[in-house]
Amino acid sequence: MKNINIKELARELHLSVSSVSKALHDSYEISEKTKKRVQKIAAKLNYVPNPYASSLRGRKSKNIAVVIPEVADSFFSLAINGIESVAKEKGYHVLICLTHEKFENERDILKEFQGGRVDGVLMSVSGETSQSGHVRDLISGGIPLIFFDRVCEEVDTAKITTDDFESGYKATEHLIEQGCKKMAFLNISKSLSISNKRLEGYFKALADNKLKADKKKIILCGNNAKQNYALIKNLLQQKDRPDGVVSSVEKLTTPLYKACVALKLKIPGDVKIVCFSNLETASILNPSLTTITQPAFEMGKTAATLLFKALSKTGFNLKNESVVIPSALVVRSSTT
Amino acid sequence: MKNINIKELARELHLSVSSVSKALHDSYEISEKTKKRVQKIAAKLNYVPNPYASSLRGRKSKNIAVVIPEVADSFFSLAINGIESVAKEKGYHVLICLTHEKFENERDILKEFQGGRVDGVLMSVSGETSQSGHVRDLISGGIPLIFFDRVCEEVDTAKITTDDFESGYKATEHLIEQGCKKMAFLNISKSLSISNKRLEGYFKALADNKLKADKKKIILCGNNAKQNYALIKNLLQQKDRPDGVVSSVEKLTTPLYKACVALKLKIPGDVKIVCFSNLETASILNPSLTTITQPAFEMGKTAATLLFKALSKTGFNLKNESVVIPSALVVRSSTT
DNA sequence: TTTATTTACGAAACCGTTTTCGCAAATAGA
DNA sequence: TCTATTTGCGAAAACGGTTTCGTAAATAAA
Repeated sequence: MKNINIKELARELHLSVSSVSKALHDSYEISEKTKKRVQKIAAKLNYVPNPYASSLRGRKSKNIAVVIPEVADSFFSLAINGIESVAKEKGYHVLICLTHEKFENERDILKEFQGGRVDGVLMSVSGETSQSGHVRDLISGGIPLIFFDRVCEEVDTAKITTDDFESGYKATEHLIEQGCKKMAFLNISKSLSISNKRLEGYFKALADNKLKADKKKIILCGNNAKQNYALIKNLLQQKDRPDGVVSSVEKLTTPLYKACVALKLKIPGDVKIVCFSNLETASILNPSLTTITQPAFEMGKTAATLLFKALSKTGFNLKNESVVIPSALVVRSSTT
Repeated sequence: MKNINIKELARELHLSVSSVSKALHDSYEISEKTKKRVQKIAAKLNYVPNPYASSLRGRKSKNIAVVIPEVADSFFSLAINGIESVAKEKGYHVLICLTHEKFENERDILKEFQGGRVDGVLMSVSGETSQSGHVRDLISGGIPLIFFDRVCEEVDTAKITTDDFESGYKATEHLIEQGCKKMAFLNISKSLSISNKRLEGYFKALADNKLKADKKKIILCGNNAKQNYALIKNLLQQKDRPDGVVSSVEKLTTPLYKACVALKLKIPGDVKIVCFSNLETASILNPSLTTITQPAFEMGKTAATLLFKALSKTGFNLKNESVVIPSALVVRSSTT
């Protein structure tokens, strides 16, 4: 099954290269009879056009990029599914680029895109990202970029987010309703908009319920699993131990539960827990986990749909197209 | 930040296009002084080469593909991390293509690759795949393909697998050691090599322990979550109810646990459970889950490393390079 | 019948690189 | 000083498509 190119195909058909190309693109300039003949032989000889030649000439790649911190995370893998479902329908390919939460990686990836590798970008910024020059450079170079979930506030483009402030509020309020007085908040970034908004929601819920915030109960975790575990364990060993924990990210669920087990703290008896999480296993954890569940698939789908709108309509202004899709508080046994 | 091409860059430098290209590739034909000058101005003007032009001219894409059924699965997302870690080091991009367990998608994806989109492929076949013509066509077209985890036995190329037969055996033997007599096996494909091997291991363990196999306890699940749940529930309602279950795939864990809860069956009292799974949350499930944990990251890394070997050494024969990396039985509360 | 238009196709330019080859100028060797 | 070699660079071809434009033949209009 050798690979054939359009020139060889044309020779086989006793046609010019241009006619073959036009026939394969169903051009009106080619007779129906010839089209049929071309399609038949092309299929028979297993002709597959070289995408790089097409991209080069057409100045578009039929690729979009998804730039995310991690793929081993329920939210992102579900979002990818949402994005892919749209891309497939449009005949586009999805290039998944991982930053591993490093700003440097993110910058390098976007920089590469300036060469034209992709026609558009969907991105959730890394935990380290606090500037946005790299994003603006890309956009001003003519490549549309849409944020989903983790955004750069200051970049003027469409942002598909969920109601982080409200969710942080709801999660905290729920703990308060369940009798908690001293709640901790697990964070992963000082700069991330979602972190800050969730934290603001947490503070607001405290204030609205006349509870004092305690700096020592705001824990900044990172990318090192061991360190995170130690930080959480430390938190739970404070003499003024928290009676409730809001985890603002999924990946802290396991260390949090493990720390409780290690310290023989009962959930929800000693500590009540609510996590921002899309884990399918939330309902079968020990105990089942109360979550803020984000509309991951839908956010991906919405972001992708918008991006394709921007790609098809020249002059489409992404600046006024932000969407907020609400998350849901799913109450389970870790808080009741 | 407009995008500049090499021609404009050359004009800016008062050099020819070819000299600029050579300078940027550190060619010996260009003086050190000129190289420095070119690099400086290239950086200043934000020149990023067009990858499609390079790929076209160089007849290689610097892309590899990962073809997998799903991304929302711990095994695959960890394997992607392994693959990506190698690819990044080699300066390659990873195109992730999802088959959603459909043979048709898989065929279409591989077909496209014949156009030269990628230089090599790492693949885990779909649950529907029972033929391999599409794979052979690609390989005979000169694109190296390596299987990982889910392989086509009959295709003569490298296969990075884990010890599925032994793992199936170990899982079943473990249940027997824990006192089970009537164990069920949850399957997802009739054709998948991993499924068959795991099932064979299960049968062998039964036979070695003089236990009779029961066809009604081999359940074939599919892609529909609702149906899977119904099938499992049904299994657990048989009058000759199983006292142990081996799930050959991760995604059946949640429905299995839920079915037990719904039917008020105690794990491990009434039913002992062991799952093939890489779930991080296995240890905090209710009860914690005994797993066969696969070396997902390592398998991805090994597969990718081998692929790059094949890409760099022409004539490198992948046929004799298969690797088997053992999985581990991790005993937890669902069986003890 | 003559002219205008449509139909069906081919030649060639073009997309942005890389690479081969050729050739002056500079340097080295005799 | 004269020839041989090296150095540093430019022109042009090539990669494999798509698209513009030109044109002969067929058909339609007058």
